[in-house]
Amino acid sequence: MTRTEWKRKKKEELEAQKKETKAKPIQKINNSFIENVIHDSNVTALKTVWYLSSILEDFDTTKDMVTVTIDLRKMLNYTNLNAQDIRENFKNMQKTSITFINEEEEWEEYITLIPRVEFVWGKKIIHIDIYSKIAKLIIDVKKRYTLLNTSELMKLKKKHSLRLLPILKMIQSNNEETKQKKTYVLDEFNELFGTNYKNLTDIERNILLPAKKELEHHKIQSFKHEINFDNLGKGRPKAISITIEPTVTTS
DNA sequence: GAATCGCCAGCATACGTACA
DNA sequence: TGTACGTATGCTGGCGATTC
Repeated sequence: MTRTEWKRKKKEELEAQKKETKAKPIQKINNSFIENVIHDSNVTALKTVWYLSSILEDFDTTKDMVTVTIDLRKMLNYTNLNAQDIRENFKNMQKTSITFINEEEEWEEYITLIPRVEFVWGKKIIHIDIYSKIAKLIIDVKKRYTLLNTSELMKLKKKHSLRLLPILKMIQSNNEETKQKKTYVLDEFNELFGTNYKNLTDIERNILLPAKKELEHHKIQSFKHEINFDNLGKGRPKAISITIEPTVTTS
């Protein structure tokens, strides 16, 4: 293959890649931090992000990058996690990058979630460098659920409870009484919780009921839910959605 | 090792349709 | 009109994987 042929081939590959990229739901990647970076993560990852959101409030937005010092003892106390899990999680976040894409100006950039992590031996301190862009996204995680007390989250052990609580708070924050309940179809539930259940009964059995039990046990939040059926009176009714309505904790 | 999670296969249920 | 069968869907037990 000649140099010219090679260049032409590369150009074609680049064009094909560009087309393929445009067909994908790019907006989803850069618009919703929590849905993507921690979508399939475990309880440790979720709690780490929530903790970061609580200490990043006053960072200097004029700088491209900020250094955050974490008091490990405070973090351990706040999150109920252990040091080894926190260490592993920061190492994983250090390997993770997210993509920012501007389709109008036709550019994209890849930013590492945490470019540098420094564990200071003996002092129980962790220094992390973090780009302002990323820091803003993490803070946005908290801003999206303004009524949420993040310390409540730390009591929870089930990841589905951790994801459901912010959703309940978000529904509850609607001023209009009629909007204080929300209906989700199967696909939306699977999207929210990162699962692939085939029917809504599984969602109820494996997600809603266990999460409800845990949230009520800690007296954090309660909710009512109702399965909505279609085709009543014509064949076996099909469960099409579940309506969730947050309520005041009673237990 | 126990608990939890995610999923699947087989069974149960509810209704429609064909046929005697 | 009653019965058998077909279809669509939910329910349940259980198993393997993962997490604690």
